[in-house]
Order: sequence, then structure tokens, then C-alpha cells
Amino acid sequence: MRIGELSRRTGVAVPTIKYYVREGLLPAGSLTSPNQADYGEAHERRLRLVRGLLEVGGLSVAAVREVLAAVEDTDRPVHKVLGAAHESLTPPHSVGSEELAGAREAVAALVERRGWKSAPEGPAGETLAGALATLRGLGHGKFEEVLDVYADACERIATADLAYVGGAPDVERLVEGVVVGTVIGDAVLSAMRRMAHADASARVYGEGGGD
Amino acid sequence: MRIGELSRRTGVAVPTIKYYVREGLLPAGSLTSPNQADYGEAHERRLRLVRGLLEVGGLSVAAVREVLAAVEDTDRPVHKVLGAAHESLTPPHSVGSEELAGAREAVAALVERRGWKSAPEGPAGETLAGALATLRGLGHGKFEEVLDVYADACERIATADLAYVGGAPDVERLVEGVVVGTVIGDAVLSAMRRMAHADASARVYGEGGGD
DNA sequence: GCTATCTGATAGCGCGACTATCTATGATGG
DNA sequence: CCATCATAGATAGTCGCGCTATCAGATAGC
Repeated sequence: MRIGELSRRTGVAVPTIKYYVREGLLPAGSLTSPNQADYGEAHERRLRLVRGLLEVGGLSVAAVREVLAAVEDTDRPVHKVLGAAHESLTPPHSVGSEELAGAREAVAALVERRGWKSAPEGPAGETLAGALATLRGLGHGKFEEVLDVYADACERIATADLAYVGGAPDVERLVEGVVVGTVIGDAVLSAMRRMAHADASARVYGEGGGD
Repeated sequence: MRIGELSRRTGVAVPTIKYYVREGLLPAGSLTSPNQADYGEAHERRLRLVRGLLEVGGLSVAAVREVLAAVEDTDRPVHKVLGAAHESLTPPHSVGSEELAGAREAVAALVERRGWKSAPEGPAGETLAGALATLRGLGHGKFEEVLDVYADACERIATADLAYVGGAPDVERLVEGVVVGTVIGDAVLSAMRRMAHADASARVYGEGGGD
């Protein structure tokens, strides 16, 4: 198919597709003549993935590029690339360091307590520590008391995610499943959590009307 | 205190503080003379909240303004304002509508199944439907099979959140707790989920080295 | 008096994600 | 086989956002 049809099928404007190619998010079509290129189903699939990561996942173009590097190169350790992507998703925070030190300890304690094999000083751990430090700075340090409820929930979710992703037909689909599950899964989880909030608050505080 | 000290205490540049005042994220200091204003502890607290929402929560300035409207006006239904904020956090998506219709049904079925009192057509439900539609478009429609695991987890978390927030000393703190819990809580949950992923994947696929 | 700091206002900057325009070339169809 | 249309590839421009720089005039505090 030519670029026009690719555009029609995916709803992405032609110049935008070209832009993605320039940015390395999408491989160029195979040239059939100096001014004619052919795009296949893989391009369409990739383009949908890109749009999903951008729109639903809220990733930047640079983050998408990094994430896609993992899909391309299945040798590279996937979780590391995802970590980098997660980092470029999270705005760079440079919080005051007093709370941060304590928060890091809390994260380390959590990891120890749960018996997790993930290193607390990795990007995810740093993000978590940053969030906890912010909470402390806001006087919401007691929020950490419910951390184990969160951890319980995350363990269940992670197990389910892994089981889902394990049913992939090939390696590339597996990696794509991880990417999608991580990035889009965040959106799913966040939205669902808000619905659960609305429900719980409706139960406790009466039929205040849930959105 | 004057603006300089406020800046020093919070690590936010003076022009940035002025910008926040202009944008309505921070009330102006009380003028003691035509060119001298006094800032109190409430300003510092508010400023920290703003920075937390911006940096950790990843909200836009406009979203922060909306969220803060809920903290100001405690009469307004909090969850609605949070919904709007959540929307402005999520990039506006205009996905192809075929998948969206089915995804909306899936959301409605979920709400029905769980007995949730939250309306599926609210912003959170729409976000969820958009995410599910994207998953379908990517050929990951089977992800919906694990949705109930997510829902279980969200219910537990929501209960814990509500219990935490219920211990607030006054109404304003309660609303602030909701804001913080929702926005920063998302960051906590997301980071923790990734750590749990790393752990689970290390368990299954061996000591691949977890971040 | 003198210097550092402040208010309030306006203008500018840097970046990210597109979008518009242009040229040269080839596809398409009557 | 010629007119019209789409396309590749390149460059430049746009727009919104989150600040940041600069300025004039006023005051603080020594």
C-alpha cells in the first residue's frame, strides 16, 4: 500500500507519518521507484503501536523511540529499555534531598520486606522514592502505611500480566506484549483505580453521584 | 516571609513563583506596601503541592489549576474535578470508533459485573474504554481477560486509600489527601507495578538482573 | 544615602510535536 | 501521450507550554 492508504487506515496525517519515519519510529517504506514507496501490514501495525504509546500511554516521541528499540532488538534486556522509557515518561524530578534519603530507605525496606528480586536503586525504585519523598514533603508521610496494600495489588497484577504475556506466539509478539502491557496497562490501571475510588467513596459517603 | 525566602525554602525560582501566581496556582502574597508582599506557611505548602503535581504527577499547569479549584472550593464535588484533571493529564485521544464502541461495552460489563456505583460513561470510564480500544486495535484484545485481576487490585487499593484519607483532621486536608492520593498515588502505583514486574519476571525467567 | 531586594508587567526562549510548502519525479487514465 | 494527481524527500514554519530575562519604579535595612 502507499502512504495515502496507510494514512487513511490509521487516521494519521501523511506528513505526520513522514515525520515518524524521520524520527525513527517507523521504518521507511520499500522504494519501488524514486518517488514511490510501498508500506505493508507491519508498517500499519507499528504505526498503531506508536499512536497508542503516544496517545494512551502519554509517552514522548523520544520515549517511544527507546521503547521501540526493545521491540526491534530482542536481544537487549527488555526491562532495562522499559525502565529508560518509563524514565523519559516521568518528568525529571530533582526534589530536595532530605526527604529523598529517607524515602530511598523506605523503598529498600519495602523490597526487603516483600522479598522482591528487583533492585531498589533502579529507575522504578528511584521513581517510587521520588514520589514518597514528595509525599513526605507534603506532610503525607503516613501514606506509606498503606504501601503494602499497593504492593500486594502489584504482585497480583504482575503475576497476571506475566501469564498473559507468556501466551505470545513468538518473541517479537512477546516483547510487544510487554511494552503494551506496561505502558497501556498503566493507563488501564490508573483509570480503573479512579473508578474504584468513585465506587468506594459512593459507598461510604452515600450516593454522591459517581463519575 | 518574602518571595526570596519562599524560593529558597522550596527550591523554586522567584520568576517561576510569580508565574504560578499569574496562572492562579498560588495566591498572591499579602501586600505590606506597594512593592512588598508577605508569604506564609500556607503559600509554602501550596507551592510544594503544585510542584508535586507538576513533577511527580506529570500534570500540566492547566490541570493543576483545575485540581486546585477542588481544594479551594470544598463544596464542589471533588471527584468530578479530579476527573477533569485526569482528562487533561491524559492526552486527548480520538481513536477510530469501531473498537471504541466494543470497548465501551466491555467497560459497562465490567462495572455491572463488579457492582460498581461509578458511571461507565464518566471520564475515567472513557479513558479506560480508550485504552481497551487501543489494545484491541493492536491485537491485544485478550488482555481484557485479566481485567478482573486489575479490578480486584483496584478495589483493595481504593479501600485502603479511602481509609487513609478518612483520617484527615479537617476538610481541606481531606480534599488535599484525595488529590495527593490520586495523583501521586498513580505514580507510586505505576513505579511499584514495574518493580513487581521485574521481580516476577526474575522469578520466572531466572536471575536476568532486575532493575 | 546606598545597595540589595521586591513588585508587577511585558517580552522572549527552548522544546516538542507536528504542519505547510516546495521541487522533482513518477503513477494513472481518458 | 498528455493532463492530473499522488508521492518522496527536504526545509522551514507553527503553536502551545513552561518557564526565564529584562525592566521600571519602589522599598528595606543598614
